[in-house]
Amino acid sequence: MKRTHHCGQLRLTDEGKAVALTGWVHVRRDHGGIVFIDLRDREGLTQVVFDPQYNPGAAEASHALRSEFCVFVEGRVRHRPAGTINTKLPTGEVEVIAHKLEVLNPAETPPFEISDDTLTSEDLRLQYRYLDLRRPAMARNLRLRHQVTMAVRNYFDELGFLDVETPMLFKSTPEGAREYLVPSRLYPGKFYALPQSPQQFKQLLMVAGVERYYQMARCFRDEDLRADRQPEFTQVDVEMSFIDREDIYAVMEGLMKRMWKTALGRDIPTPFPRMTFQDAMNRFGSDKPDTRFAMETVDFTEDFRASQFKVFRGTVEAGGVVKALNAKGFACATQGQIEALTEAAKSFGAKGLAWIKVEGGKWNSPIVKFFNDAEKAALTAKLKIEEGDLILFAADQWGSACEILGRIRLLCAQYLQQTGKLAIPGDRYDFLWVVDFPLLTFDKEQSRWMSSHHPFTAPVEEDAPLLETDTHRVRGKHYDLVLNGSEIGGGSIRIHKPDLQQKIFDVCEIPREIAESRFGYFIKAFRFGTPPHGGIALGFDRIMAVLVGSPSIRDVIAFPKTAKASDLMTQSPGDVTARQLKDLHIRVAGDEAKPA
RNA sequence: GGGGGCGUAGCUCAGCUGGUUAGAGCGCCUGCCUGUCACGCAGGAGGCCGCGGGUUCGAGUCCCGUCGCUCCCGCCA
Repeated sequence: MKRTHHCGQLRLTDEGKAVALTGWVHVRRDHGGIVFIDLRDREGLTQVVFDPQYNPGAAEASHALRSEFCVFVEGRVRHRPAGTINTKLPTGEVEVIAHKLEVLNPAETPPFEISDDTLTSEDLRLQYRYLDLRRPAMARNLRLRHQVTMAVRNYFDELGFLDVETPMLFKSTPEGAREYLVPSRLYPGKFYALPQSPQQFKQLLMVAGVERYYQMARCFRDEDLRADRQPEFTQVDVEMSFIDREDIYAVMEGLMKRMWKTALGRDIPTPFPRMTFQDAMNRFGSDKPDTRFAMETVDFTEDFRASQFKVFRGTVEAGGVVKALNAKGFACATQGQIEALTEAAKSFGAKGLAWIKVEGGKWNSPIVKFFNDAEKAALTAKLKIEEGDLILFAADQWGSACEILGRIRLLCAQYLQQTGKLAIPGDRYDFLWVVDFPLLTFDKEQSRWMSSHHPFTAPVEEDAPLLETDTHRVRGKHYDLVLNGSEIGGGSIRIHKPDLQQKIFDVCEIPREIAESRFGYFIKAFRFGTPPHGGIALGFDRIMAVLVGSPSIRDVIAFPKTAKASDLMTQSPGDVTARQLKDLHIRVAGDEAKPA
């Protein structure tokens, strides 16, 4: 048995050829005498005809075919009779008239249709993932992911990067995300951790003189999941020596260009725009702004400093800010939508949500009676208020006010899209570098400074002297790559001198002995001629989800897990035997008597 | 850890303020059918209404709990 062609391959120019095809029965159209089969493999569909006049044996056997039977067919390519050409299929001008049929394996009736048209529930798809992946859309996603992976590898290879594999069995670094732990058999009570990223190894590769490293790196985080977060995921991990931020931007912009060209045939413009963290928060209320639409947030702190409206005045007196945005054309918001926005604002930490509907030439609002003419004039001017607009406010400390209004902005955009008042083209890609993040943020719970990104991020040179005096003003050489309002990558120029590193630990009040036990080997390495270096990691699954136009990264991962981190197909996580636990020196709490 | 949505035939879903024998489309099975491609026609099978408890004369429907899927908040250095 040897197939000669794929099912998406045959054309009119192949007419007369003897061919052999393998594949799955996509649909069967049995006319009693003549039988048509759409034969499917990963490359496409071909119509196979079983005609009793041409070959009675094969025709007889074909009546037994059912959906998803795996079959082998031999026959001859012929052009379809006039009037029976199917213009919807690339192979629609031809058909294969069969003289031999072999059923390689019959199939039970599948639990759901193998089709892109009917959407089956997620749990059933995951339980029978091998069938789900037969659906043309999913097969296409797998293939596109492969093609983009190849583009990434070729790109980095051309630029002289080395693909270096780093260990999966690593050491626990409890500073960051919760880790998956792996118990050690040889060292009772000790554990490895699966890497949440190869961060330290890639920096050590720079110490090792690799100079340019990349890896399609598997990473693991034991945190709660989202549509764009899986417990294990893939990063395009990059690190370079003797560079500064501009080099990273250029290399990554070239990479994105290559990925988009490969996947979509699109030429995306570079360089990408850049925005400071301050600007992003002030204008969009987010450190990953969606710049595909405007609706920017505007500061009104000074305008309401002496306002009659106590909520605003009080916030300003307490050192907070008043911000507002104009949801253009959303005065039509229903009571329910206003309530939903208010609830959302509250869930993000607001005490309430003030609003003004501009309808019939009037400002319809529970709070407008507190506003004087100057305040109204300021609002009108700065927000360009017109008939039909909806104005929304947030008053809080700067960070909170920005974030609350930023979320409200996104929700309004969603509503406006539903009502057709805002249109975002599906093929629009707004890339953006967000830069100048604060190096450290003050953690109220622990009452100490913590790294915004990670503790190896270098400060901007001119800010470094302020580390001890004006800590909050120190900017880090950190950068995030944002696409359409979602973070698809982030990285930084690293600290490469032990004394500066120690200073950061000191400012963060990390005791020397803890720093030593956790990062000692790492800091030590920096005493042996460490080159200046920096890097970035891209969320490859997220990028692929954007490229295939899917809202969830599950659609670009062959075997993903559920929102509760289980695998419905293999039923994992699962039990282990008492013997396994014993070998690993593990006893499960409250479960000692449980038989294996 | 918290909040929202969903769970009814193999699949997708309908089932009103509780009220006879729980429906539809697709799929499946049987028969007929030689140019279909959403093939057609006729007939048929198929239900622990997620699970457990409660309220009630009576529960798919109301209440409590629980499990699963999903979206979001927290979390993700």
